[in-house]
Amino acid sequence: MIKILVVDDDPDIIEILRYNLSLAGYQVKTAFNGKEAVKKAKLFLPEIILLDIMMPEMDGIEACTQIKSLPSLNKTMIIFLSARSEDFTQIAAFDAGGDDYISKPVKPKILLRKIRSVVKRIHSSVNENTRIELGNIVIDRNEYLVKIDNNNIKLPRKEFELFFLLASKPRKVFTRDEIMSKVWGINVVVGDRTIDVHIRKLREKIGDLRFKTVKGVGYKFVQ
Amino acid sequence: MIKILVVDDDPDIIEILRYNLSLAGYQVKTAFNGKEAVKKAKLFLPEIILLDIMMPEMDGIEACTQIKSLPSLNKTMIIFLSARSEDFTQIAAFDAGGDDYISKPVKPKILLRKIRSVVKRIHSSVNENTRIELGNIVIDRNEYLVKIDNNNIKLPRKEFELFFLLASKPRKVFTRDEIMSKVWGINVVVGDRTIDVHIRKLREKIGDLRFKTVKGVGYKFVQ
DNA sequence: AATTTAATCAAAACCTTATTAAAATACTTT
DNA sequence: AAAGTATTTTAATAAGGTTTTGATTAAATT
Repeated sequence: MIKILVVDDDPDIIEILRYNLSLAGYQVKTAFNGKEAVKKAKLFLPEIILLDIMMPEMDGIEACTQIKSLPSLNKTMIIFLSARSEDFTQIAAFDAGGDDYISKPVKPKILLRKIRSVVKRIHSSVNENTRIELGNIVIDRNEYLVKIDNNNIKLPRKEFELFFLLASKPRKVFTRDEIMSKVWGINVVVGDRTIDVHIRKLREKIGDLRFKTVKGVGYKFVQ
Repeated sequence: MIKILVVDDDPDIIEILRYNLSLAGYQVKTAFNGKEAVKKAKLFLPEIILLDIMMPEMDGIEACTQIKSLPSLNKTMIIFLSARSEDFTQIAAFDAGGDDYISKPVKPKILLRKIRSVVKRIHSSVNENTRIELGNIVIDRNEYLVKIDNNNIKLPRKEFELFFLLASKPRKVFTRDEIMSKVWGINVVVGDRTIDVHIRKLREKIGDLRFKTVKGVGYKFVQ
């Protein structure tokens, strides 16, 4: 469950945000100023912090700077909230190491969309690579295309991700659990056959011999 | 070496700024009021001007307006300095064409961070293409016009921006999130179908085959 | 041989995008 | 300011592809 720390000096705003986020299935804690935010963040270790900019005691920019400097929290994504949508504010926010920005009044729709996109960024940051080259095979995440001997092969998303994963470490065996959590995500429940079927599709499209089954363990890609 | 013109009527502040900037490797000149600033800027052609707002002779806002109107300096980035962080000051500064804002007292750390981020912006805007040529297609941002085989095609703004984005990296898949934040902006709420509709318009006007859908991922432009 | 695990297949469920037309906005011109 | 025009967004439905499931068969392991 994803943890979000909501920081604002206005209790009404806190409540609105808490309500919407809880409803959407996030675990929410709150703080009323920057000082408290830093303190609670250290304990709560949230994945995401929604941080108002103008607050008493310590403003959001300063809080952000402090939080980002803590090793335990430097991967936390910070989304600033501000009443002003002036460029200056945004610039300051990003300078301080903020990851995103929402202007007030916060609309629930945009809030949830931002959260989702930030969550996506958290998860995808593991796989920074965009291109894998193995002999006559090129897997290009940029173009979302597999090229074999200069023939383009279009793969649907899940197949592509699975292939990309396996090909990222040729000859390494990936367990089903590993595949499941990396391609489907941590809290996704799908039946056992799903992986098999996807492997079969890849075998059809890329080549039967290239995907080895290691019975009882998982799958691997060989060149 | 990056040239910075520092403008303030207070010699102490000038000295502090000059010291820190020189130490950080920037080439610094100074001026004591707006009038002098404009004159020196013309000769010195700095990449960045740090401009105090309240000064005798000519204030910073007026100086900024004049500087920005000069062709030789309109790419110069202007960072305002002000004791007041009130709204109207910032807004006035922004209206005058200021690019960033620092409130006094200036902390060296913040100053240098801002300078770095402005430098980054300068570099990224230098190679910010204003014209894309791809075979028989020319997309000209100055004229806001697309030319295909020398036939002019006028696109409405959003369509143009979308096309420009996709064409900026042919064959690259742009996710809906990417498209949304780059064409519509970071804080805009529009439904998901909006992108589809714009893509459809482009397909009608530019060519059906040129815009590929990558289901579950995004869109790409191919030649 | 029994048991466990994987392969296969097609149907069903699920999702994403395409396509409209209408509504809402923004812009121009009168 | 009003009317007319162009642009942008929405909403609803259609179309199409993708993903998952469940039953069955095949293969490997014990």
